Amino acid sequence: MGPDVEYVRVRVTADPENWEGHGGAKVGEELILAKDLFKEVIRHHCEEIETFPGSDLIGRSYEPLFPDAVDRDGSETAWTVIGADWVTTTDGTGVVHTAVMYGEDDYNLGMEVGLPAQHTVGMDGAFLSGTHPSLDGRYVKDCDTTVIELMHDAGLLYREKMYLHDYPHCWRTGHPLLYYAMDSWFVRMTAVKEMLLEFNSEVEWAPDWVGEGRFGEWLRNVKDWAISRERYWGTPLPVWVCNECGHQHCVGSTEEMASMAKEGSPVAEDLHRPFVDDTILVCSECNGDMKREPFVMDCWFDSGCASFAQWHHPFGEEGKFENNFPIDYICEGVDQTRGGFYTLLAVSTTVFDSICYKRCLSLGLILDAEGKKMSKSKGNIVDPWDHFNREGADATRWYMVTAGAPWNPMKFDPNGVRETYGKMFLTLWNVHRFHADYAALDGFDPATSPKGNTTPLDDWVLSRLAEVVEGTTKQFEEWDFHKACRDIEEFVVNDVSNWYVRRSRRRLWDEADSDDKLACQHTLHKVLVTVCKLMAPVSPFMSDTIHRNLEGVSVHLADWPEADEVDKEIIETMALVRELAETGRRIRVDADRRQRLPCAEGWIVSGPDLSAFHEILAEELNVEIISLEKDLDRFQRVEVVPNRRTLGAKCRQDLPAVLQGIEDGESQAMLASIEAGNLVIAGYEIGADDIELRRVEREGYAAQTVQIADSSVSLVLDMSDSPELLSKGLARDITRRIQASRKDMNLAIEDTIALNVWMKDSPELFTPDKEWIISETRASSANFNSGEGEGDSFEVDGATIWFTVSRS
RNA sequence: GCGCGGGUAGCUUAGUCGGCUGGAGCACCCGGCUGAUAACCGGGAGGUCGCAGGUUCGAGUCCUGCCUCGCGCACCA
Repeated sequence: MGPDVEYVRVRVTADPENWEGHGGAKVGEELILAKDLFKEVIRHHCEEIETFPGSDLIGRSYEPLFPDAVDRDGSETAWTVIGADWVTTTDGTGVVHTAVMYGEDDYNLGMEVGLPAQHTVGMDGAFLSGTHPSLDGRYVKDCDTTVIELMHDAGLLYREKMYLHDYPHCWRTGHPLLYYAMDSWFVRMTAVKEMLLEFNSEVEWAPDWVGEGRFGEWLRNVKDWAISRERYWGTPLPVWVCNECGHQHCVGSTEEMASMAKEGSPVAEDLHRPFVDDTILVCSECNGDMKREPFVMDCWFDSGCASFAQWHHPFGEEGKFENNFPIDYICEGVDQTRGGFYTLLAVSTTVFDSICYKRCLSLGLILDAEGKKMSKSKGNIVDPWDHFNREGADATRWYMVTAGAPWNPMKFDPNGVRETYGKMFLTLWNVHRFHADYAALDGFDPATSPKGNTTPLDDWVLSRLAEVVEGTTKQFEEWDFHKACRDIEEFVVNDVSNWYVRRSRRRLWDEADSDDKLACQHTLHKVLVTVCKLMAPVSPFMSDTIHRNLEGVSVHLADWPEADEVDKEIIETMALVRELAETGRRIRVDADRRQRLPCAEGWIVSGPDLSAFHEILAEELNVEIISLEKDLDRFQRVEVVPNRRTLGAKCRQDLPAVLQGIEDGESQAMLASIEAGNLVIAGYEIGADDIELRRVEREGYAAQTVQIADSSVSLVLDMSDSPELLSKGLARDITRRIQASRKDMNLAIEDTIALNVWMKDSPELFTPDKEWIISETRASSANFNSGEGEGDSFEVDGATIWFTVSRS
């Protein structure tokens, strides 16, 4: 009973209105239970006799329910009321019948107060004979009804009630389990608790809260380690016990075992069971025969020994252990708190007085796409081989690293692997192929080819590379693998492939050797080699293949890259250039001017010096020339627009007339009048509050402004047309269509074609633009005709174009 | 029951010391570009930042409670 729980003694005064199941009570009978549970339990009409704390009854004796089940065995406390502070009044009666051998609390209590420690159930789960004639030999879980009936018949049962509660089951078979007190060997871990805590504080944990929180909590509550197991397979417990005097000896080596062996006894060569069990030792105390304890050791003990066992220490491993202890880094799932993390520390603490790992990364679990734990029996597992075979191990690994922080649980999304494969790995491979194909064609050798002179584009990508090396190295060191890899991916896809390579294609197409081409090849070579080094720890296969192709040796033998100096200015400048290139496309969409139709001029208004990239920008924007202009007013004018809210209140039904007046008025003149305070439209005085100002492009221009750090830069495009521009635009469109045809026909880049073009209602196509088409499309012959033609056709700006392409 | 960590668009996620209109990718819709690769660019649609309170001039962010998911621990008489 709970010593501090309030109990009540009641007397039954009348029968209940209804009753279900076994049990019962007669009028006049007395019952004792926790006062809080009276309403829950009692169905009879009762009168309260007295209330008292549980401590009042401690020591009082009672008649056992099954008198023959357990021997008193001299116990003073058997069948007396005992106090226990874990007794609750949340369910039941507040009175607990303890079963010493079948629960940890019960066992501890029984040992504390001296209850007989006798089994009533065998290892087979059946009642031992002598428990009760109706129960003996029967599996305990089958006896619930019998027990209830026996107690009912003896008049010892008040009520029966079904209720749900948790119960342990075998995780594999689902069969119910019994708690069962049995002999075990323990390692007294509680004796080294302070050491465990001290050593743990020397370990660098990622994330730190697992070390301090979850694992620290586990250590603060450390229990003695039940190390023996009743299994056949496993590391035999090296303890022998004397049959005569009970002396116990733990053998420390094979030599010691051999030296203690009884004459004539086999000495096990193979230390596994069953051979080792045959070895009989001589007792050092009484010369009696000693037999090995039948247990093997918890297999987690073997895991905990990894720090030295992997080197076969202490058996002449020539310093391998000393050189690798404690190890720099281990990494396991967070569910290994009591497994790997703990047993490694437990063994090294008790055996070596030391930590055995300096850093520990606790990984989040991998869950299925719905966030449930993967389980073979539930069938929600992902077979990694599906992805290895489809997207490759590299993409699978890269996806898993970039999907989130390593310590967070991860919802594995097969789609994400696909995405990583397409985006990162195909892109990287294509960049490599692009470089390698031309390098091979040109006989490029990174070691001997002249360096060439780098362009600002090269300088930019090398600076970005340096920035990525510096940043990701730091992130790797600080456990932020996911951030590092996301940055590498961003660099490869966005900077290298989508900008550097795209902007460099024409440099490598040049068939003649050139300084510029060499600079580009050296740059690409360095970028690829360095990227391979950065990603090698995460995706070891493609990085190694590319590295071997480029450098002839494995990336895994290379040193980690050192960051070159970062030119922040060029990085910022290029960011602006790219922003402006995108802005140009936005302007064209808004102004409804197709991308292929060139503009005569583009102006950059204010902002930093971008002259190094004017050529790139001109191509991206498809403008003939980039110019600088200080005065935005050259392209924009201020326009007065009405403030309908104030004007509506003022003019009411005359508003349309006023709006019309404002629309018809000249903005500059109206502004001047407002300033002078004398603008009157349709009889109403118009003040500054009645209008708003809007900047609009002057006729023939389109502009947009981008914000950078502390200022703004505007881009203005000339929207005017000319015969020359229309001709160039037409040439672009024709070329584009022919190139698509070439691709559809699977022509190789060096193949030549015979070309025929017919143009109807088109602007004039000037000779230089015809020549440009011929050269771009590798036409060995070309005819440009007027009027309707044959073959494929398309329309552009009101013109209709036909063309035929054939291999020549 | 106790402890640790999550919950942000249909999905995966970023979000710094509390501070501008909560960013991005996938998928979707519209448009563009491409000898440019499962690529790229512009635009659109899509948000109760798990719920409820509180602190604050201001909360996705800090505090409290609750719901929910994952893990660990304990209990299951």
